[in-house]
Amino acid sequence: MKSKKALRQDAKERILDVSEELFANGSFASVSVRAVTAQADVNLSAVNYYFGSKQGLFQAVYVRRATLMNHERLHLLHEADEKAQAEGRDVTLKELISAMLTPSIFWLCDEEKGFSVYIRFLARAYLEEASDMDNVLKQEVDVFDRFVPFFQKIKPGLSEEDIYWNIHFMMGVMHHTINHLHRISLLSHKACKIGPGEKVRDRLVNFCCEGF
Amino acid sequence: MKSKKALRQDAKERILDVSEELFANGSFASVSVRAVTAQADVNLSAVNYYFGSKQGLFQAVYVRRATLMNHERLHLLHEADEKAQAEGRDVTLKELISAMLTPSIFWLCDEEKGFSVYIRFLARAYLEEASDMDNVLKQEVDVFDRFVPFFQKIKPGLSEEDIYWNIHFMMGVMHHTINHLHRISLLSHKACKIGPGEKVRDRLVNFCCEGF
DNA sequence: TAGTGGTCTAAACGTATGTTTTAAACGTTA
DNA sequence: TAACGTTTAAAACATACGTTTAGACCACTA
Repeated sequence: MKSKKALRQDAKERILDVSEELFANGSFASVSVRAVTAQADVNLSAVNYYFGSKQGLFQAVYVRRATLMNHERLHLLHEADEKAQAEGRDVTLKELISAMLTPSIFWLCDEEKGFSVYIRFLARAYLEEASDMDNVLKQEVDVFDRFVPFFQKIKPGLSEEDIYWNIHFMMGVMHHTINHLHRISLLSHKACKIGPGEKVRDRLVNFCCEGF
Repeated sequence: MKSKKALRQDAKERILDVSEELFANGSFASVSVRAVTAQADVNLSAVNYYFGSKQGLFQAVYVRRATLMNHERLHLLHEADEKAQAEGRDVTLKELISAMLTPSIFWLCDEEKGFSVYIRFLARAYLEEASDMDNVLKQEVDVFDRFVPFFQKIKPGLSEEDIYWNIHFMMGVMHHTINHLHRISLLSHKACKIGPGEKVRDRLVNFCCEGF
């Protein structure tokens, strides 16, 4: 019985894992429920049973990790803030940007498979009007709002508008990097290797720091 | 007969216009041939008649403007180079980046509708494995290769790898900006207006210049 | 004028889709 | 054991899809 229950739980998680991966590689419409259920080795109707609909599944995939990621961002921000206060200085720009980007980039290059797939899923989900992504963005907006005062303190020359534009640009660099990481080797005629997450993160953070 | 022929031409162009717009707003799979033909006010089989298949239509939408855009980039590069030589100086970083980004950004914010739609189409097309986009990228790669020597001359401290990474990042900022331009007002609680193309372009170019 | 080739239309085809339905299997509780 | 709610399974449903087909239309030529 325990094993059976474990299997059931597994089934639901397995559906989420599989569809996360499929939705990361293809658009919402191009991924069929049948492909998901077949690859997850569950019955066709399992998706409707657990998630109500294909849409429900899509949103469940999002919800499973979104909050976690935004919490991680705020946690890193808090950490940097405390450290800075202890040392009697302001938070640096690099610390701020790093706090915003690190969760995504690390998850992306992380060996732990699920997270990296989720990041790709997320970048694609932004393009799917089907997924009611305005609500999704709302959560992110709240997180970014917490960052804005710090940016303003460090960069008093910038208006609020400037800061939002820069945040917007940063997100752009990140999402593109995530979605097209494999393209860098094609673009550079294989001169660029992808390498470990820290390296990519550092490049990205540097680029954004200077851009800001 | 002339009027008929003109109408036919119109039909084909109309299909391209409509599908460009629909593909810009939704994924390949989510846009149906029926939606295209209905909106273009042509018969259902017109797509297969003119373009062979839905895929053929997609690629035709791409081809119609891609070459033009890359030519425009090279033209701007050439122009900047000549001007710099005439003044006995090197091409500036801003000129280089501006040459890479201006066609897209201007088209994006251009009043002339078709081009701006195409840019959104393009950004989305990068995500469609269905569209054989590696060949698409190849053309862009060739163009970027022409830029690399200029970057190296201005920034001798950077390795070839660094430059390719920076180009990659730049493309990221641009594509994201294009695809999610409307989000900036949501992100900033309506503090940011989108404004004219030049403004957006200047912000973008500045961000990229510093990032480089 | 009869015929010819290119263009366009209406209808149909076969298939793949998301979802619903029906019932069987299972674990839990009384 | 018997009854019950939950989960799995198979089948069917209705629809939407991309594509094909057969023929109508029409300007033009012989």
